[in-house]
Amino acid sequence: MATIADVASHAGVSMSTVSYVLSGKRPISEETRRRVQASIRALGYHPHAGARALASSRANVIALVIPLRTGVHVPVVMQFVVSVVTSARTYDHDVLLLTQDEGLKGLRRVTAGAIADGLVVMDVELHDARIPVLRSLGRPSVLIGFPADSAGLTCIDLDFAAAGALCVDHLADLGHTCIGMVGSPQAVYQRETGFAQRLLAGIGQAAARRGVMATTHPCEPSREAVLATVEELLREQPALTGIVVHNEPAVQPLLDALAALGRRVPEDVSVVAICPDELAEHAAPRVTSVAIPAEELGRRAVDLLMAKLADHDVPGATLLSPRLTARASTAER
Amino acid sequence: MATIADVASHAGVSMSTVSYVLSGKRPISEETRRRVQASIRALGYHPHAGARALASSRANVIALVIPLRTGVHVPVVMQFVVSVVTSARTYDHDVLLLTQDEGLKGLRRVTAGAIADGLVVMDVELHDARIPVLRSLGRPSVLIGFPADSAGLTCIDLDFAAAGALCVDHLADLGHTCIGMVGSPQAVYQRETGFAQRLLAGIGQAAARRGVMATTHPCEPSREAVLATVEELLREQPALTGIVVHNEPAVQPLLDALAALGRRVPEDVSVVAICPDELAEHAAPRVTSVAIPAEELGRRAVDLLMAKLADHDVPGATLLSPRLTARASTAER
DNA sequence: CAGACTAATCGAAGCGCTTCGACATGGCAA
DNA sequence: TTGCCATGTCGAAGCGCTTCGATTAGTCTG
Repeated sequence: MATIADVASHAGVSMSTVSYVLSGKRPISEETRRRVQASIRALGYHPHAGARALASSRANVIALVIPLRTGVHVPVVMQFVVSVVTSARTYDHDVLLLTQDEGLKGLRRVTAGAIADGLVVMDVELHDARIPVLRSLGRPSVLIGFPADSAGLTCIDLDFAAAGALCVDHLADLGHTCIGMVGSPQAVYQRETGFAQRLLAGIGQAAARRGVMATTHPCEPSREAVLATVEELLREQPALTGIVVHNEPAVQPLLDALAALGRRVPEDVSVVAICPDELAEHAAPRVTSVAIPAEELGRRAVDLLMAKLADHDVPGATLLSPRLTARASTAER
Repeated sequence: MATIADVASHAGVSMSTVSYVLSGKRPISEETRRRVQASIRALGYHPHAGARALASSRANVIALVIPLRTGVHVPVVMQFVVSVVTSARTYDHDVLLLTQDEGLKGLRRVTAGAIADGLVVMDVELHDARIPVLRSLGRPSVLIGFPADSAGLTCIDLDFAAAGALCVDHLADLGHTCIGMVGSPQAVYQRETGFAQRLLAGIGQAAARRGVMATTHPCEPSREAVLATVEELLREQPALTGIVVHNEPAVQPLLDALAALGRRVPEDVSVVAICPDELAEHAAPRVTSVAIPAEELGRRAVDLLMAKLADHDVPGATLLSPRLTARASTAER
């Protein structure tokens, strides 16, 4: 393996000159720069990450903490991961993966050991045990999701309250006055996941504002559970003509259940989902949806983290505006 | 941040003694060990990963290359990822994520820069451009999947030929003599993915051996495509009573399509899937399946890599035996 | 009881890089 | 001419750790 000393002597300059060519932190004449770069290529030189980290106290690595829990839709997590990795590479950083079950230990290890320069944490709960640790870590972090108290933290998420309102408004605009909500599994609400609760709040407020009747049920993702939930919704609200669903694996089962109960979509019942566009596109019929912008969330989270690493000021809270795409599952009443 | 020197002076020993307590590479008296460990705890000491990597030429990091392509089922990838991360942690290693679109550059960077000690590469194709690079990298790697020429490499995968045979044997044992196969999307075969082809070969050979008629169709994962494929299978082989499906997102659509065509499962048609157990359990009806042992593959891949890093000899090829779980979708003819 | 080990510990070199201060040169203002 | 500043480069210190050889004390062996 070639070292920076090899490159330096090959190019006939000092080690520090090579270093400055690489980092751009001091002016280097055009001619020297070219000679050094030629030597780098000739020797196939790659800086030793450990040595660099030791000397500069920057590892050029960020850690990403991914969730592994019921009710978290795997493809969405994967979209986040890919988006974070891709964005980090544009900043010349790599991504270390931490699973949630390593817990606080993982955060401390990666941070105290200078393995990673900063953290992106997914699936934050309202009263997340990691929050105090993150505050005390002395390393920048960005949360995807909002805890109850986000003071001093940098958080980003889809504006789920607005997303809920958007769904209700869409249905209300189409003349629906009695709607139901098929929610996430009970466990999601029980662990006080902020986004699920904010979605409910957004739906509730918009319903009140628009004079729409709205009832809510959590729902497991199995076909039987979905069928049971739909039957219960219809029993409670026989006049129901609209459904909002926030439960990715339940979307198709929900459509199937309605068909099985003899309700046509969208003629008898309109359905709006909060889910990735891809899922909405592949459902039958194609479902009107508010997208989960996983790619953008991941990218912007990395942007925020990099800004913090560069010692720039960043907003404490970033909420992305929801976007509704009308498809074949909603129609006028 | 406390350093090893701080720990040493706190415990009243030399730095090297602390180092040997940590690594266990030289005998340390029980009493000294305890004193050192107490100091480590008292100071909250974590070794600096960069310094350690520099001094020992071991980063304690492995890189995992994940695929991002059509026809690769995302939840399975995620299972791999989690399994690799979890297993790596049991060896005190972290996992760096590389996406496939970073390509050969990523492999070189991570390797030459000593960012990672070894590689786990997923979704290997028969004529994978990464193979020669991996051979020349000078770092150990483990492939999940087999290229055409695996000489000098360490590969692990489910024995897909045996899996295909197992499906056919199961159906043949139940008296089925005419079966169809709903395959992966065309793109998977076009890029010469070894496992998909070996599955077909296994099915073909077992069918010949058992005197079963078998026809095969690639299939896109959309509901319409699945329906069209099933109709075509039934048109070509009106006597068809068994279907093997190797296409995770097509499993439920396939069952739905059969129902729509008035074929009861399993009374009229038996269905065997090659898919994760979880998916098979959640289908309606629950589907007899050969599991993709993602968790085990990931774990064993890490075991192999760690053995190579420790300079142990490892087998060049590891094939996991398939396991079929009979559920509600198969019955005697 | 000499000689040969083993166990336990220390000291110091060095891994490959970044960065700070110093130095040399050349232009430009005063 | 003198003094300054900007530009471009070098030398060396040191980041925090591992590891090798050396040292001391105690234990066997014949």
